[in-house]
Amino acid sequence: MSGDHAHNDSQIESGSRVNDSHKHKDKHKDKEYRHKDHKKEKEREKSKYSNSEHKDLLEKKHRDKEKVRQKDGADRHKDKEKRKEEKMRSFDGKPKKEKENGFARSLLSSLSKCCHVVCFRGVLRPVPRVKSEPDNDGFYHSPKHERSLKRERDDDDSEFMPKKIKIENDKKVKKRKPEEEEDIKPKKKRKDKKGDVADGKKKAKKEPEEKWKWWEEERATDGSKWRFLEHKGPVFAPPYEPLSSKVKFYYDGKPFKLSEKAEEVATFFAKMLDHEYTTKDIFRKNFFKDWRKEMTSEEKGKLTDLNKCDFSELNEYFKAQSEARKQMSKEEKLKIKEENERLLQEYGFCLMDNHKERIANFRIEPPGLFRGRGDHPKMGMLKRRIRPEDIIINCSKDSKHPKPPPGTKWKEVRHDNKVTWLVSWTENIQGSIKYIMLNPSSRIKGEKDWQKYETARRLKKCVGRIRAQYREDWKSKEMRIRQRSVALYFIDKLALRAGNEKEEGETADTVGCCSLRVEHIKLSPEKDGQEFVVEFDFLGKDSIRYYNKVPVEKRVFKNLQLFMENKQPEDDLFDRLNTSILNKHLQELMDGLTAKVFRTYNASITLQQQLKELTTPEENIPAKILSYNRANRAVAILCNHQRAPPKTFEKSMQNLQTKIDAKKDQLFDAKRELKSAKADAKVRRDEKSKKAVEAKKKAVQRIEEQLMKLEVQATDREENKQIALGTSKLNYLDPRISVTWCKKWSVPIEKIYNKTQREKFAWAIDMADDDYEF
DNA sequence: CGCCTGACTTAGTATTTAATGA
DNA sequence: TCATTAAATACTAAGTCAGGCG
Repeated sequence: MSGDHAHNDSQIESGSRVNDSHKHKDKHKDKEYRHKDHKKEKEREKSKYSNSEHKDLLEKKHRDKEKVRQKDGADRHKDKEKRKEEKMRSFDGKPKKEKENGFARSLLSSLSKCCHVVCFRGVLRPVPRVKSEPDNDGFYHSPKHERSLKRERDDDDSEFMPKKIKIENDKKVKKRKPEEEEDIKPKKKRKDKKGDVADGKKKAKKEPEEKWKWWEEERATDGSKWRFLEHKGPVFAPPYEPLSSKVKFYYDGKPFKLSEKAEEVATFFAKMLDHEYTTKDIFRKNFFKDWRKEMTSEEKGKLTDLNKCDFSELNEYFKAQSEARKQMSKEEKLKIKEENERLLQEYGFCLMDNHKERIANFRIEPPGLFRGRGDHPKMGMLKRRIRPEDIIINCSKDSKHPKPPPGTKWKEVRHDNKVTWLVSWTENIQGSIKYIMLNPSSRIKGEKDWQKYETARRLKKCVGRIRAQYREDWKSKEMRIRQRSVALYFIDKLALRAGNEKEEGETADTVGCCSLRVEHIKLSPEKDGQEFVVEFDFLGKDSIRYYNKVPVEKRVFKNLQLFMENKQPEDDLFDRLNTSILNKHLQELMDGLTAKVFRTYNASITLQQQLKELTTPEENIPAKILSYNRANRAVAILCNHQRAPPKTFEKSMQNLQTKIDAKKDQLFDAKRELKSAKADAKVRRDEKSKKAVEAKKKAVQRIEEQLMKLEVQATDREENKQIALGTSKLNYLDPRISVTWCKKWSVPIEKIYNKTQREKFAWAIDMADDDYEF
């Protein structure tokens, strides 16, 4: 409980997503500075290729990708140059950061009520850090030689795994190791394939069957992800259904009949009318531009001003429709449900290596208007409808290939077992590829997940050494090394993301560690009674604000001053560093180490420590769960996982309070009754009255328990107002820690993980004992 | 070697479903 | 039994990172 817990307060207190900073950055203004600038040159070169329309792009088929990219790229660069020019002229460009959705508000109060949450950092990082972690990993194994082709093998965690697990693990190691066995395996697999297929059929009929424990089987070592893959392809978005002519769109006050294509796009906008998106300039501009591309030339001529477009009737129509859907009779609802179920059964599963596996997203994303997060330059653009001709299918050669809808064909069918996706297509907003992949409960995802935690556990063994080294590097005479070491310190201490550079004008302006700019930190030699305080304030992933005041070591502070010398606010803080340099360095420190492993490691180790610290043996189960949630919360705060407070938050708190009050009254009454029963028993001294007393006692107890439960719930909810636990639970916390905790304290696992989560973490639930240690 | 891109993980929010209570 | 509210799930954007290519 020392030191910097106050900063966590502030971090949360002010967290918010900033949407409309009209900030203007031109980070590459003064060239000389850095070596990140050749980009520029390239861009300029490329922009020569620039050309006009990019409508036809969408239509084009082959070698399309190249082309799209190039054209887009060209446009992009033009834009960029233009902006730059603008910038030169008007020099205001100061960042305007504002809290938009009033994220935090009363957080401080609620959080400070609970010191556990805010104090975790002291616990997490005792000052003499170097010593605080085990450090028994040979640093100097030559990466070149020792690194096997297959990395991430948990060679020797056996010493970390007591008894039973150790056995399991040995098995695991043995199984996974031998490459020679590779020849044998396929045969073996192939053999039981038939049997298994039959099995699969059975399974489909009568659900039960014991679950497949893939974690007890060996993994492929040749980089292949599967041997057999069969699926039914994607489910396409339903075709557009034109509006009835009764529902009218108006232009300039007069009804206007839109062509089908234009109407469809109009409905996208109409459906969002209540959303504040539609009031934003960029959104409107992008929408209108793309909408016009869908119009007939006649429409184009007439509809020239979005402000004269009246979508309100369409909007009301859709609202009424969704209302009607809610009011549907039970039978109708059931019918829809059954239809969905049928679709799920048909398309929601695939057959991968003899096992029926659930697909995560078997539906193709329907067309609509792009909703970027934060201040996204492309918000409002039309996300076009995906057709079979856009789709690449991936499956086994010898499988039954999915059929394209009648009269259409796939763009391509390939058989690449080095990847895990079943279907892919190129999306038109960023030109990136989208995939259909398997559910987190699948073997292919589970293995990877498990592996991720094993890598983090390997980091645990050598983190001491790595920390010692980066501290040493703060003194390096080489700038790049100093920058690298300070960045790594932030990544480790603050769980920052790596921070890849992003293309300006393509996405919202967000940063991570390596891409921090001078304007994102403020140095104070002394602040609030602490020395060498760094104040972070930037937008991270999803434009979630990261705000934190952290005291750092003097050397770090001095280095930061050095890095900031002679720089403009919009210049990179770490001008000699990027994620690829950093990760290459990390790779040398430990096989499989990358920046994000630190997040996983610090998250999991924090959970483990917090659980140890917060759990009180004699507490009842609800209180234990509160402790768990608090430990989880500590991690969420560390990782800056925020959420918008639920719209009905205040009300639901009130409701809960009402319940609590009612329960208190009830308790009061029950106690009074108990008293009188006791008095009664004293007088009467018969069995019956004694029993009555007992009964009353029980009632009081029960009510007390209920009250307690409610109060705990209230605390939990209040503390959780704008903190999202889900992300860390799902992605950062080694599930075995939670499972072990549950076993140790006899908390039913269902209290911690819901059904989906239990499916995802089946491997952990099965293999973790009550003495697992991360 | 830097850049680009493909593949995959991580992320918050919108929508749907289930649970609760009037 | 219906309406609310909470929890679960669906959705898809936005990151990370490695490998290939010019």
